[in-house]
Amino acid sequence: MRILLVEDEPKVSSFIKQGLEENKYDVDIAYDGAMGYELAKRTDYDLMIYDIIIPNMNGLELCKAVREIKPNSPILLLTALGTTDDKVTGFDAGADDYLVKPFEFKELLARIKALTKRGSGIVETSNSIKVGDLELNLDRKNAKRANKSIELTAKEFALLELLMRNKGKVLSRTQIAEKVWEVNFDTGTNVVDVYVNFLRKKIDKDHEKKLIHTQIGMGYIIRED
Amino acid sequence: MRILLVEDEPKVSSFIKQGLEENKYDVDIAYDGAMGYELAKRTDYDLMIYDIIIPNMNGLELCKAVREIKPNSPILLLTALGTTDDKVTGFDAGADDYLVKPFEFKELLARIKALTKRGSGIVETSNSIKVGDLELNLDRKNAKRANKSIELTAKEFALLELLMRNKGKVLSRTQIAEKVWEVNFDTGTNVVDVYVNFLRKKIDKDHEKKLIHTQIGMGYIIRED
DNA sequence: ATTTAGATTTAATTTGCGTTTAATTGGTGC
DNA sequence: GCACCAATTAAACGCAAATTAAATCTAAAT
Repeated sequence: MRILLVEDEPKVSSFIKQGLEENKYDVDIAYDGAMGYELAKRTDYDLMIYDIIIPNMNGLELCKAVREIKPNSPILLLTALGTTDDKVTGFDAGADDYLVKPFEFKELLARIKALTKRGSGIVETSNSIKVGDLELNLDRKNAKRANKSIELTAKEFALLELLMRNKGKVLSRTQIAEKVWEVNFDTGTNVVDVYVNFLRKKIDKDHEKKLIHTQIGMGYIIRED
Repeated sequence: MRILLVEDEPKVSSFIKQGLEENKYDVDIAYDGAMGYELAKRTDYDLMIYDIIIPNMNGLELCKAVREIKPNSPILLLTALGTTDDKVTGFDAGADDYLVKPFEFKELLARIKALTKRGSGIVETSNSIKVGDLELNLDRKNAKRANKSIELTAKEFALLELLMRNKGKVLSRTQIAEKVWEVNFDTGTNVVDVYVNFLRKKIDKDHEKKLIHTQIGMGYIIRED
């Protein structure tokens, strides 16, 4: 878990860096806004912490600038400016959280945890798609449910990928057949049904909450609930 | 953008509700933890705000419980308990943000925006048709009335879709039969009547305001009022 | 080339739900 | 009361989907 800290006062920055490292975070420090921007551009940080009052581009400008190029990395503003208007300005600049100095370190830690758990947990990370506790690994071409890995054949994978990329949408047999089997589906085949059945055996069978649902007369859908 | 507010003091809750509604949020209120849990289970809120000190399961327990079933909905704790330890406890319970009373409303608004921008950027805009408080989800192929979801069969869906796409227009049985059943409707069948009845049972039965109306001698129409 | 295991497809059977028909009840205007 | 039209109910039917097994295809190993 990699964090960028932009803070010009050495005392403060080394204090925070040390505290974070004790909690297993990797910390990079920038001493002004320009340097912060360079580092943010180069690396995908899991979280960034900006002081507002720093040399060469203040924290708010930095925040706006980084938002342009990294719209998804959480940013926490950490500053002595504590009025409500200051906070609102900070959030308007694109920050995800705002903490006023002085603060207790454990509050910073708690907020960092809250900010980072989300970012990683969302639908699609670089190479996998998630639906509920089901995760499809696009690199390894396999799946995981409840942390147990599931091997898939080529067709099973293609079908599951299609369903998951369209989670929450009903797909007709025709749509599925065209994408996965590349056929014009005049044929009275039932491959789709059979493969949905294969997937259900591997994915839903051992679980209370089913993910694959059939919409009779319409098609199939994958969704949690 | 739909928000759940769990707060037992009527003064506070109505104040917040009003403020949020002025900013175009839809707000549901629960007056204790148990009710909050029920609502959270039923609906996918874009954000939930819990007071901690509430009857029947406090905000922290509620937070943990809801996290189990809705791992992705942002939760903001809003409370008078302002020590750092209180905050840490709140975050540990799974909250995404923690705001101490008294607060200025614009700070609450700013934090709400920060919490929801993330989720909403990715959530695919499901295309739907609305008539009054009835919403037809064209992706999931189901409907929602007063935020309660309604499952439909293929023919029911096709019929409702036709009616809703032509809201405010009377459609004759012949027109309906041709579009939904693709028949030349010489036959003395009454399928249309029967299916309109099915729809009424699912959609209008539990509601004071009926949406489906009969124009005797002409056909059916869907409209609010 | 042959074998073999696994993947894919076809085919057949069963099941239950969705659809349709048909008959009855209810309501309104003449 | 009668005629007409709509609402409602229940029962019969038909079909869609689930499931299983068997047949066919594919690709890797020898």
